[in-house]
Amino acid sequence: MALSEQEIIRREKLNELIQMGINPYPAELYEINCSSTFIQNEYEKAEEKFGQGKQEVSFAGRLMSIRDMGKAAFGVLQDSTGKIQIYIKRDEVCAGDDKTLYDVVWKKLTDIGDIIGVKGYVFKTKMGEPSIHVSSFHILTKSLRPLPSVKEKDGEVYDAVIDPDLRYRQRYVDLIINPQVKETFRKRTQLVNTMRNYLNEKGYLEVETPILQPLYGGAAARPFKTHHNTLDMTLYLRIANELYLKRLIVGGYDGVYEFSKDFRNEGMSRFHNPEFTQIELYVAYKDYEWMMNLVEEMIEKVALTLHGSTVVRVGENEIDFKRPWKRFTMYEAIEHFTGVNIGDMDEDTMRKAAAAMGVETDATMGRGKIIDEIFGSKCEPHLIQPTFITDYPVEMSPLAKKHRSKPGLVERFEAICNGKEICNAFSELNDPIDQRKRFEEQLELGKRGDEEAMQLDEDFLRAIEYGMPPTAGLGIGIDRLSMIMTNSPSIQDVLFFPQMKPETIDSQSAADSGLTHIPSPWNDVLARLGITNRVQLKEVNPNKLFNDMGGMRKKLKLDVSMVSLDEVKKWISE
RNA sequence: GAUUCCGUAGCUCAGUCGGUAGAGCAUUACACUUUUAAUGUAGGGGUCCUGGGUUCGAGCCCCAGCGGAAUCACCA
Repeated sequence: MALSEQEIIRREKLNELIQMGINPYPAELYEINCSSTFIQNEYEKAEEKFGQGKQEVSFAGRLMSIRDMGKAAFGVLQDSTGKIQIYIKRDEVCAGDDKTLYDVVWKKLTDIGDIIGVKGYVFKTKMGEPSIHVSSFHILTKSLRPLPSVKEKDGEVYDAVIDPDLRYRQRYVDLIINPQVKETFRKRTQLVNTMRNYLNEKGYLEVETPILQPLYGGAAARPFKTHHNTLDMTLYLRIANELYLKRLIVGGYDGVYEFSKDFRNEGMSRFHNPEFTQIELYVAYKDYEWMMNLVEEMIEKVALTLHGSTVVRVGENEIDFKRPWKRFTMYEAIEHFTGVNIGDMDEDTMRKAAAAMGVETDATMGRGKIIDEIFGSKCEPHLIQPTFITDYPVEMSPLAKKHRSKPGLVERFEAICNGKEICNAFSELNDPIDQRKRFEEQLELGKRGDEEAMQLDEDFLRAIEYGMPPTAGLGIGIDRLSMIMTNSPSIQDVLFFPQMKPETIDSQSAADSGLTHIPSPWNDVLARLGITNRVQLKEVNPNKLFNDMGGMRKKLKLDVSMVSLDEVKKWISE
């Protein structure tokens, strides 16, 4: 692979360090007794402890910028908590006559991006900037690639890298140069921890259930398919873990939950990643009314933990998670936003009503799916403040219990926030006869061409035939909730490594291209001429290649003698 | 999957009518012992995403492909 000028220079510096007897990648631990934020935010205490004549501060981080003043220099080191300025003076780092350490190692061989350790004392400059006065420094890791140069003054950032392709594919670079990204992911973890603590305090058990499943179920979605060699059978990556957690309720646990990675083989968008995280919770002897209160309390707690307030700014909107949230039944919501009461309509009438509203339907859709379409396009986008939508039609909820008083409906709710569903919950269906019937209706939808219809899970039916107590169940999309809680416009902003198309490899290495017989540096020269594999080499005119190589040799100022035309012909014929 | 826009130096971006490729930062050299987007001077650095086509001549025009973004569709 052809290196850029700056990469070549850094490799040369690396070799120079080694020749000077300095290990650019030392093995020993480096003691750290202070963080950058401690010095920044609690300067008085830091000076008390690490000031001149006190205990020596020992700090390490990535060098982010250098301001060279001749016989002294300022730099900025970044650790996991933030940034701190360092001040290096030649006569202090090199007390004797030998100034090599400063003049060569620091000034010539240390680059932005290198990770260095410094010892010294804490002080403030004339400008009042908290800093570390360096008495000695060590290179801990030499960086071979130049970082994108980002400058910053008074909180304003210049030349920031905003190319999403680079940010998502090389998240490590994104994290180094865009500090707010670290904060987003801290918040995400805080969100998960808040929920975990909340549920643990209630005495519920965190469990793990299979990701590889012989039958996929618990949601309406297309799965990823894989194969187990020894069993010689098809397995699916889970689309939900609902049916397994309910088996555990049958087994006698009162409350179980799992933060689960689920996989759905569907389109990608700023709200959809093929793998995503959900928490699912099941609590015995409870119903969906009880679960609504739990959701309100838990999410309000998350907002308070992350923001110290129930109000969260998301894009243009201010969203208030303060309890209690607004509640609508599904039919009420549709009537509220469209003026049409569809509650008593049969499938055909409803199909026409949908068409009148401009909602498209097709023959594979049953009544439930049509209602879902209407709600999804006419109501959901308008619900900004957290709102519970309750009492869904039975057709679109094959795992929910029939409503205690309203025929044709189930005891189900979703919480909608910022125009998107953030949770889904119901009083779980525990009537095994009814459950079998619902599965059979799903099979019918499947035959009509609904690719997301559920499969009949005979073992799950067997489990609830033994008897599952009345149970309330809940699923919350962690990624979607994280987007809201961190004000991130895209799901890719709350996933460290979002799914991307494979990166195109711009120049193949000689090893896998069949050009291993061509010596360095000519293999690089050929790559620059656009020849990266044997097929391309065979097609080229040997005389033209010979001339081009000569031109490139001149251009790159290669210090090697030109190979003969016969030699080039030999490469091509080999 | 559809439409629109984008792809130029390590990074952020200009590039006029089709006529030898530009800036800032980064980098290299020199100067500078409390600076902070440090500063001053001088230099180097390019597969203009890829492949075709039109043309005497293409970063620019045309076609195809690849990659990205936005909107829509799909997706509880």
